[in-house]
Amino acid sequence: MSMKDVAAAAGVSLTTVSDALNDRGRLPEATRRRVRDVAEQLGFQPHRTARSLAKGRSGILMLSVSLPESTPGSAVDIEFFVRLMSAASGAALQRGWALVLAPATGGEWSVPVDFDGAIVVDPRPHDALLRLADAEGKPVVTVGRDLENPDRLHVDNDHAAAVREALDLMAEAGAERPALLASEADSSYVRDCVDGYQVWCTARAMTPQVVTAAGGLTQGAGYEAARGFLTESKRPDAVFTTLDSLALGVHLAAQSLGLDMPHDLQIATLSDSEAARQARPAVTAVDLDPVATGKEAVQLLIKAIEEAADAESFLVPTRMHVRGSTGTASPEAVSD
Amino acid sequence: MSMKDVAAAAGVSLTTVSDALNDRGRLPEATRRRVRDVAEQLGFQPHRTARSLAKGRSGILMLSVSLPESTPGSAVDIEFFVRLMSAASGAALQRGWALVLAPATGGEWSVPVDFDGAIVVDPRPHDALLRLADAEGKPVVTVGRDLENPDRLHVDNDHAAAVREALDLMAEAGAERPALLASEADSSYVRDCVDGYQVWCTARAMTPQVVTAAGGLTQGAGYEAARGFLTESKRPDAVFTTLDSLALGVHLAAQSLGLDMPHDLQIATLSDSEAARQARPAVTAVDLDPVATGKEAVQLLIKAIEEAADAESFLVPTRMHVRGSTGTASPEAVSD
DNA sequence: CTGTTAGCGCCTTCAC
DNA sequence: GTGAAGGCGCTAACAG
Repeated sequence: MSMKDVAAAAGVSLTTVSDALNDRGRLPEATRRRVRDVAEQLGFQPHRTARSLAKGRSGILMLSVSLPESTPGSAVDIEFFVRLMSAASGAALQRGWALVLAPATGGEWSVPVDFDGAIVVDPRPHDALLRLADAEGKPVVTVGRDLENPDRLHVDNDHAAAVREALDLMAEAGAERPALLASEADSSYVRDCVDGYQVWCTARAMTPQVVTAAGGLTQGAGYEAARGFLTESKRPDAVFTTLDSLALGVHLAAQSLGLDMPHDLQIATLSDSEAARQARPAVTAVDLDPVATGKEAVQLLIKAIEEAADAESFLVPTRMHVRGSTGTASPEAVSD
Repeated sequence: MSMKDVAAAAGVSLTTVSDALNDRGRLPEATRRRVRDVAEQLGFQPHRTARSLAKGRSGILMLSVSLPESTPGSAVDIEFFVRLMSAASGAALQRGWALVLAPATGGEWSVPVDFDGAIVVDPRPHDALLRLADAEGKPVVTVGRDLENPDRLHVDNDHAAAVREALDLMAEAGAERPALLASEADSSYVRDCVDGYQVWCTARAMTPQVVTAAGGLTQGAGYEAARGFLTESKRPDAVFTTLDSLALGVHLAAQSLGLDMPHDLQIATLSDSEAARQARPAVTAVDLDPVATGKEAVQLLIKAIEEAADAESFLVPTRMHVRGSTGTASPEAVSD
């Protein structure tokens, strides 16, 4: 069942079939209809690979999540990435593109398919896909800015603003010594959080306390770090963390130290998650909208591939979910 | 940078390049080496699409997760599926294949790439990918059995045995009226659980109580169902659920009714998850090993595509994690 | 408006 | 052992 068969069955040439099926050329509507009917009747399906060869476009998008090397586990342990990936995959399919996940690990690997462009989440210099795409001159969209090349097309959130909003919230509820707990990832979002935090502290004439959690993006890392700063003489009475798993570690540490949340310690974090909702008290979190982010990244990448003029970086709006871990919270239902 | 360039640079013919690069023909080792060196030096990368066209094989595997229509949300809400998918994607890549996720929703969609085979998780008759692959005569491996065609190649667990093991555990801890809470999904694993449960009840001369949770694979569905059977006069003193989210719903219902776990109610469930570990008390769960399952499914599918003689269905071993929600549990650390 | 003709890059006979 | 030629199914110039 190839185009040739359709052409024969319809009594026209290959070109006519191709044009009729692809809405090209200026065929009389009758011919177009007839060819299409024949094609449908024959159950004709275009051979994508052949089409790709001829057009020089594979229709495949690659996506990689570039985690810091120090963190154990993989991207699927982080809800934000899972939702982003799933949304990106769906958005791609919907637009007629296929999305393939790049391998998590670095190391030497080769992509087994031709691809037309790449989405690199939380880019780091060593990211294999990023380098590969650059080497082959293929379009790249990053989620979070590429610190080595800030002008690169990207989708991002305004993390600094989100941090300030959370700090305002906790300060209104009485926080006087809010700390920032950051992961050791050197990503644009972490920098933005630190920047936002420091700007806020300066404006309020407060002494900033930035702690970096060693040991990766895990609850354990947050726990260990929190056990440290929560036992200091002048311990923080509020913490903002750059990742929900860190917040849950702090949560656990606070409980183990007998601290009451939100009274003794308020917690707010970046990246809302089911775990943040399920904790007791539930953790106030900034929803980064990974679904919108994934969709935007795909849309942007496709634009870049098609060399659309209006392909430009995009800021996805965030939304704060206020919960029991911060002072002014009204209790939220489990189903929130 | 095509093979032709390599041929010219190496001063040999196209065939020689092709044979040298693909370990074919009987070239003198020296020639083979030289050609490869030249190719490498030139940074030659074979054009996958062209290769696919010529060989009639795309190198692409599709994977779909076929959820019951009644459930809200998507497959990424279920940890088992996420881990399976991620493992499958990695395993495919490692073997030189690419894996593309099929759209979650039914509806009319078309795959934008040629694919060589499909993995269908938890197959249902209406699964679009399953039908498509069948229609095109492409190999399919299911995760869980296809109830309409039980001989189809699959990867599965011995759920019935896992259920019996859990029931034994709870019975030893004193359970006298264990119930089974099943999702309304008509999948082979649900049937296996019910069968295992009924066999067990018969052997112990106990009256089976099978409850089906309406409303999909959610915590809410488990909660609602549990509020029902936990307020009956002769309420169950133990529950096995076919999915962790249902167990968490039961957990919540038990708490809201003031029941003490595991004393008043024991809970065990299929499919271990982070949420099951984090609950207090933590929920005893059967680890279905989605990572091994995903890898096996890929391996099996590739075998089927390559028409290997030893492609046969596979049972992935399970492992029970005993936690505080069942009587004989020894307290487990958070990091478990 | 429609048909003919080259490719797209690689693989695979088949002669040399 | 090596080279020439045809074909995979479709697209895109270019004639007609």
